[in-house]
Amino acid sequence: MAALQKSIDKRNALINATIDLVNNDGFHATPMSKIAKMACVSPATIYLYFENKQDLVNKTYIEVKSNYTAYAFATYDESMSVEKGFEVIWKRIADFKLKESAHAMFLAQCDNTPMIDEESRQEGIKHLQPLLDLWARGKKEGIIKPLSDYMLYAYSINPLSFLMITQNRGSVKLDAKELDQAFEAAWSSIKACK
Amino acid sequence: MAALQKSIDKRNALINATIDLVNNDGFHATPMSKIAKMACVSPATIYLYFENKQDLVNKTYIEVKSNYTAYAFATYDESMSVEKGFEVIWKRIADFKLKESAHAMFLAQCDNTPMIDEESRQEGIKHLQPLLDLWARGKKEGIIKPLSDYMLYAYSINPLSFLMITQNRGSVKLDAKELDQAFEAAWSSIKACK
DNA sequence: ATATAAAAAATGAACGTTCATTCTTTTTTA
DNA sequence: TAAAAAAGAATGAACGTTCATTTTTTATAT
Repeated sequence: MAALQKSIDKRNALINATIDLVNNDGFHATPMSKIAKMACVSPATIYLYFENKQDLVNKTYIEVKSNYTAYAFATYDESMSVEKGFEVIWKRIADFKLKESAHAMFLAQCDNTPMIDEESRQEGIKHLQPLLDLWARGKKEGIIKPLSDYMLYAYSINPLSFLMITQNRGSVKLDAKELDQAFEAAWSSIKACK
Repeated sequence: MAALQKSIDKRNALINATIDLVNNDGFHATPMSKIAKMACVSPATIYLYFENKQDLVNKTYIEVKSNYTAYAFATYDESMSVEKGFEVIWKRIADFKLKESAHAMFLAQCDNTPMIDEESRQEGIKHLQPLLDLWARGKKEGIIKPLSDYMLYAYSINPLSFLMITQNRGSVKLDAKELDQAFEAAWSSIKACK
């Protein structure tokens, strides 16, 4: 196996161990020694890949966030209509939260605690830009209500959190019909026309 | 001053310091010594009021949650119509999140991390029962869509998180008109009749 | 291809610090 | 003056990070 690939594998193992352990125990209750053990490396080896523990968790956040948004926008195209574009993105996000609930849960923890550096937090937000652009277009075309991005996000995307987290951090099952209902609710709460 | 009152004050100081410090630094990055200092007591004194650090944060959670729900249901009465009841509760929750954003932020952190014991988490959920009861009544009367409580919560209450937290944990301003818009969106996404 | 040496990667043990909790003593209350 | 409350110093364990050493890889020469 190429040495480069081996490095990548090791880095990935560290990232995955971090997600797993932080999800279960939280950032500060997850020792570097435990991350190392789960990734099958020595604690010292972590410091060849990351500057320190904070850097490890920042990088993990950026990586998960970037996978998340790549997934969300994979089938979206700027040439689509606003409505179609929103539907495509919304359903991909729903899909991600259902299938990659551990990753979604990790992001939720990062977004609701002081565990991530402000800089990484800001960088994470940038990844949602295509959605904000779509909304800007929708508002200009009069298709989307003239609300702030905060409110649009809160009413159409935030509710998707029920797919993987509720108050008790448990997951929930959902059939295709219910998902469609949820999408209709999301769309009708942000579309302009009554 | 009565000794009892002094005890209560000291306990409250500890609870408030915990909320403040955990909001800023996170649970595990908040040492007992710092909590003690902020509450103007000795570290050892904390152990006269709470069993240990976990107990302190569990009790703080229950206390904040219970203040939150007491506020949410204060003007609600089971004799109200479903629609009126929901409006009253929704607006009180909005009010709480705007005015007591530090408390709301603390609850969000607790609800999205493993920092609270499962037992306390379950107890916290119980406090929302009046809302679940209202929904059950609404569903029976055909006024509320026959969705799971998860989805009803996700589409009507969750979005209120935008009042105090967005992805960057910053707060956001909102005028009365926008709040009414938000309520209409919340209600229309859960009410049964089209 | 093989042997060899230099460089890079990886390791486990060790270090210094921090922290939750306890212990002993002092202060306050009844 | 006895009991309860509070204090600050002490304790021992756990942790992030570094260090000295070993192992693996890469490059070069035969």
